[in-house]
Amino acid sequence: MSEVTNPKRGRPGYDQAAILEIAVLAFNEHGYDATSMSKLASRLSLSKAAIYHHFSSKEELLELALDHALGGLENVITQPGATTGPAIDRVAHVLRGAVLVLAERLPYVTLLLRVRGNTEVECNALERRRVFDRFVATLVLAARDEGSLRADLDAGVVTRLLFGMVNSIAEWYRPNGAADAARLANDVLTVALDGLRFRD
Amino acid sequence: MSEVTNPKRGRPGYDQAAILEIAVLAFNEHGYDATSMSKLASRLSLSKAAIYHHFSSKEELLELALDHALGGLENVITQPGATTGPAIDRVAHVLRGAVLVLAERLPYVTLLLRVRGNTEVECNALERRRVFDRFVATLVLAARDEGSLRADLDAGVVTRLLFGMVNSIAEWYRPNGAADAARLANDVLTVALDGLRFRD
DNA sequence: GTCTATAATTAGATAGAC
DNA sequence: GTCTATCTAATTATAGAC
Repeated sequence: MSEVTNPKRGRPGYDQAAILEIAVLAFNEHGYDATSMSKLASRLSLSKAAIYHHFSSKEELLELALDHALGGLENVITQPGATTGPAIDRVAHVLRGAVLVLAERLPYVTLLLRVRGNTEVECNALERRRVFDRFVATLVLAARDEGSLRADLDAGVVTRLLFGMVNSIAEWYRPNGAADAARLANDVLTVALDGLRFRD
Repeated sequence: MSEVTNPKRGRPGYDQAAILEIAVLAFNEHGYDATSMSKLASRLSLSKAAIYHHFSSKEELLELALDHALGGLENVITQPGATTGPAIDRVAHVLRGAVLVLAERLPYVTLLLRVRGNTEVECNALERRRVFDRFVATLVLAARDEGSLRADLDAGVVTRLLFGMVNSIAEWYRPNGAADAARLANDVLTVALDGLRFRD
């Protein structure tokens, strides 16, 4: 991926993606605002000026990182599984897809989930997240109307609790292969749809 | 509560709690690091120096806020409902209590949930959170052993998903009376224990 | 592609008057 | 309890050499 782990015949420098990867890890560890360009440069064993050769500003690092996370999520809701078939299956597809994207692009999605809307870049990212959220809210309503989901709870609350459960995975999940993420996605669907109570 | 909303015969100033309340709101809106003492002073219509009369440092504001959130949560797990009776009831008690504390001390708990462990103050808060988390994890295991909760899922994953659902409430809930919070707590327990699937 | 040096601004915090 | 003025250190970002 990066020229550091896969160097092209001794060329020493970082490319954009390699710097971004390390920057995102640092942002998640200490917070975006608490991670100064100096600290980032130390972590890369580079000077600050070298980073500015690859990115025009600190905020551009954030923008590209958020775009990578959002691209993954938006991809989930444009797949056929999210737009065709019974609503309950579409809900399951999107929940599963969100967990898998979260696991695959963990640091990027983690960063996205912590954005508060301080700047224009952050506001744009939040708006793209809201489009995703609204899509899922609509699916939940449809699954309720078709009789697949219980109707005695507020659909908005239900949707938010579902997202809360999925998004919170970013706080503790550490990747361990694709099979691991697939099992986690199944567990989420089991808890969400069937609950934790023992049934014989 | 504060001398601003309930002034003592025209004394104009803020007291510690009144400043803290507004500071916590600002920290949640823009992030702790992104909220400078200058911005905070503007928001209070005070000078920076006036804030330093009430608090010795920016971090002391954070420390007192986190302590208020943690005190509420720790209170939940020392109540009789959390330590006596069937494990499934104790799990329900703690989940319900966590939701109610979150609703009642919303800005303080919101701030707590965003702490990453950058400083000693943050690390201490995280450690107190972990004590709470471990208590709940133990309860979930006990409820499983007594046959109340399903045993086909990893108990650690289940506990984290439960917390994820509860904690995510801070991202969207806006208080509307105690009855509102009690209903929300019931909804959380319904989803967590019985799931969303329609059952006739 | 990376460096050193530095500009311009802002941060947290303090001194001392009222 | 609050103010103005100020300190020092750290911040983002740029200039120009190699």
